[in-house]
Amino acid sequence: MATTQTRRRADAERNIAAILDAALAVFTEEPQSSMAAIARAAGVGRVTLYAHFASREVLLEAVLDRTIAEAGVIIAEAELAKGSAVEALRRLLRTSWHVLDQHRKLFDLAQRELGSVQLRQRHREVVDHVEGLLARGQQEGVIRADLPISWLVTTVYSLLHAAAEDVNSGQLKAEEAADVLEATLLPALRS
Amino acid sequence: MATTQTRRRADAERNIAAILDAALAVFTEEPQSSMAAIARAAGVGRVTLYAHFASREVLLEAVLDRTIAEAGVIIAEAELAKGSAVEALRRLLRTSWHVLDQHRKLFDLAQRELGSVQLRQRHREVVDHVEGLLARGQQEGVIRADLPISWLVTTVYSLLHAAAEDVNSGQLKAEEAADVLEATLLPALRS
DNA sequence: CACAAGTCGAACAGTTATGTTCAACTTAGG
DNA sequence: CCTAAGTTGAACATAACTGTTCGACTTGTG
Repeated sequence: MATTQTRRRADAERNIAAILDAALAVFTEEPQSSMAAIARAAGVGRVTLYAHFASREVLLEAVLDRTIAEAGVIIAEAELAKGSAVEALRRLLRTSWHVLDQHRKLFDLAQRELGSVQLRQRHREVVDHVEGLLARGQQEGVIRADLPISWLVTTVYSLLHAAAEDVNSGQLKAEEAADVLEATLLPALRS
Repeated sequence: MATTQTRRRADAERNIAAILDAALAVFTEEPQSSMAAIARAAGVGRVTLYAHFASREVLLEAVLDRTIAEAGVIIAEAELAKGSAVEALRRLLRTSWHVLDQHRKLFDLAQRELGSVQLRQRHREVVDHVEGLLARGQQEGVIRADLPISWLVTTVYSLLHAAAEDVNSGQLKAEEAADVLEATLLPALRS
């Protein structure tokens, strides 16, 4: 299953990885960057870039999928199903707030260039985990049930992003972020 | 002070207004729209657009200034200095959550095209009002003082935006938004 | 009504991006 | 070491957008 028809040289494999790394970094800090800029950042010729990714759209999709998969691993590490819902939520905030921000910048771009429908389908799985956790909390009676669950998810998501942005702009220290998030979100979500 | 050197015809005045209206709408829903698209939306020739606004940048600045001024009026209407801080906050949420979101979309664009420094200077005044309100609440003892005030401002700002976006995507009904915001923000901000 | 102010489309120049093709070069790997 | 896989820059064809200029036309205003 690993190698399909034509064997890929180790060479090419390395370049593909370099391109994806560069594309993530470049897209994140300057969304409207050109393919030329990405190739340059990857230390690769523009033609090589097109050899592996037929178009800007294909490249963006690849970066998106890879990044979402990484986020999935981090969320899995938080083991949201274990312990009380509040404890699991605390673990989620501690481990994932920084990664989710990088997602969000990429998502802004993907939403513009791929459309919001295609985007939702791709990262739905990740958001579903958070929604599942909150639903469990509601059943345990520790998370408020007077508001739509989709709104609670939005609250968590948007404050995670906001914290990361405040860190970026220097208004909030990175070490404080998790504490601040916990102090803000728990009173907002508890019943 | 009103008319400087050359008198402007009523004709031109009308078109300028139409252009600003169209530019706001078009920029908001499709940030990278072309000058041609804006002219079309304004029902005006492309040349006329350039006659009034020498460049894309000048137009964007004009739209930004006009929109921020409108936001200033709405915030002034909420009379944040009157009543208790919590009451004033409630008024703010009721009256301004939708308008503030349009700002944010425009700000995203302005941040990309004008740079974040120039943007901050222009809308600082508006954000300062909210910060002032929260500071008053802290002095009255009704708003928590264990978190940096800049973070509290961020919390209000980002949840206002999130609510507007959930309404846009159909996940939240517009009539419910103010109630939901109040129910989420007050527990998060109170001491 | 007469003239200046304003509008308009067409056409132009300059820039920047996307993809593609080609022919030469380098490298991995059996 | 030999060859297929991969890389590369240069060059090319489109396309889109930004501003500008021009000459003709329309409309406000005194």
